[in-house]
Amino acid sequence: MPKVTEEHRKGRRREILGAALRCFARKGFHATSMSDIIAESGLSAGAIYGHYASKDDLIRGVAADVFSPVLSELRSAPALPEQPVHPVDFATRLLEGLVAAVGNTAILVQVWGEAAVDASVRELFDTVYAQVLELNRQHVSNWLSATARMPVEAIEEQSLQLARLLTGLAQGGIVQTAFVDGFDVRGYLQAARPLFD
Amino acid sequence: MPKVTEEHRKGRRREILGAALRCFARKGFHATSMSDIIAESGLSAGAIYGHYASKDDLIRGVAADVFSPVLSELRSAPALPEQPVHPVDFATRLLEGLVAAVGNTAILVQVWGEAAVDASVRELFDTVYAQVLELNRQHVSNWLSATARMPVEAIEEQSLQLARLLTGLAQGGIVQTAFVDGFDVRGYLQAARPLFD
DNA sequence: GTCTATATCCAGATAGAC
DNA sequence: GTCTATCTGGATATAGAC
Repeated sequence: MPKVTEEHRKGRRREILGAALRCFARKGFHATSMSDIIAESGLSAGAIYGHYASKDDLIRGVAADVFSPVLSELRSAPALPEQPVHPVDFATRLLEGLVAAVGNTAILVQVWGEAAVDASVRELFDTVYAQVLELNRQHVSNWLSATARMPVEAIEEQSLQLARLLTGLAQGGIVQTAFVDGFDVRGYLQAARPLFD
Repeated sequence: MPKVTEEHRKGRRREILGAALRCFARKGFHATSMSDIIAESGLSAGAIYGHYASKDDLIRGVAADVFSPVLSELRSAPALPEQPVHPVDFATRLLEGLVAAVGNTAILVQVWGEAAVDASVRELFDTVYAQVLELNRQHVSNWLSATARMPVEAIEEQSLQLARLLTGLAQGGIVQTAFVDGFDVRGYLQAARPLFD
């Protein structure tokens, strides 16, 4: 199989996934029909089913697609002990990057809802959550190590607690970005700065 | 119309709503069929449709039902300037009360997802959000007024920012309660205490 | 108000030509 | 790979007896 074909295939899949995402974002998973997605994509039923086996398959694809920007952000944000970044700045970068990448935060909230009932979406959530929490923990730990005079065990414990807080703050930021017009993520997070100083 | 009848009617509606809620919590809105709800309720199709006009009607009913504990909590938690409560303690009470009342936080996340695409559920969300934010703001403001030496305008501004933070923290707490086994809401929020001291 | 039985429709999914 | 045309099942919702 020639190279072009393979790339075309991937492109088609992205096209279809994009159409599905727009429909889901607009009407939600249960109110969106395959016909909606077919119409939105400008393709035909056959074309869709040639790439995705079912509606559930599309939902999972979209869910994965929505989570992937988070993971990319994470990968581009290693926690370096040598150059500690203020945890709030880190979280701001992560959250702003995510919002920019996903564009539509409403779909993110919907995917959370799906994660609550679908095992495979749940797995995606768990993976991302674990990584976010761990990276937050590392950043907090690095920061406290560099700036606070505390015994190592205290830092360990504090870091985990503060990482959970930071993670929750980010999640709440996503909810408010989705539902509050003109919500200012940056200002929102800045208010948490004193926690780490 | 005699009194008993009216009460019976209400009871039946609650029964049906309870069955619907259990189904939705288990399988989600789109994977739950009316047959599922009918079976879960132990009643018949006719009985259900005698009380709720459609599946969407049930979804909205469940959404309202899920939000109502939040509102009850709010009503039972007035913000008194004379006896300021530490904002974290207030938020803890609110969140623990909510978690206890709803029982199933997974359904809450799903309702958020629905709010992202259904106007009438969205309205419910907006109402609750506005009230939570305002009550948080009042509590923070009272607390800062009593404990911090700041000019009034600074308190006003700080209060709103911190209220948004507290609200986001609560939302993140709901997400983590829904998805993290054995998540300790109380400990989670306590870590935010320094923000107000 | 509730039941059983059933109508109706449209969803998701496929077949086969090109 | 994609299209058109179509199947099939199950979903929502109703009718009419009790």
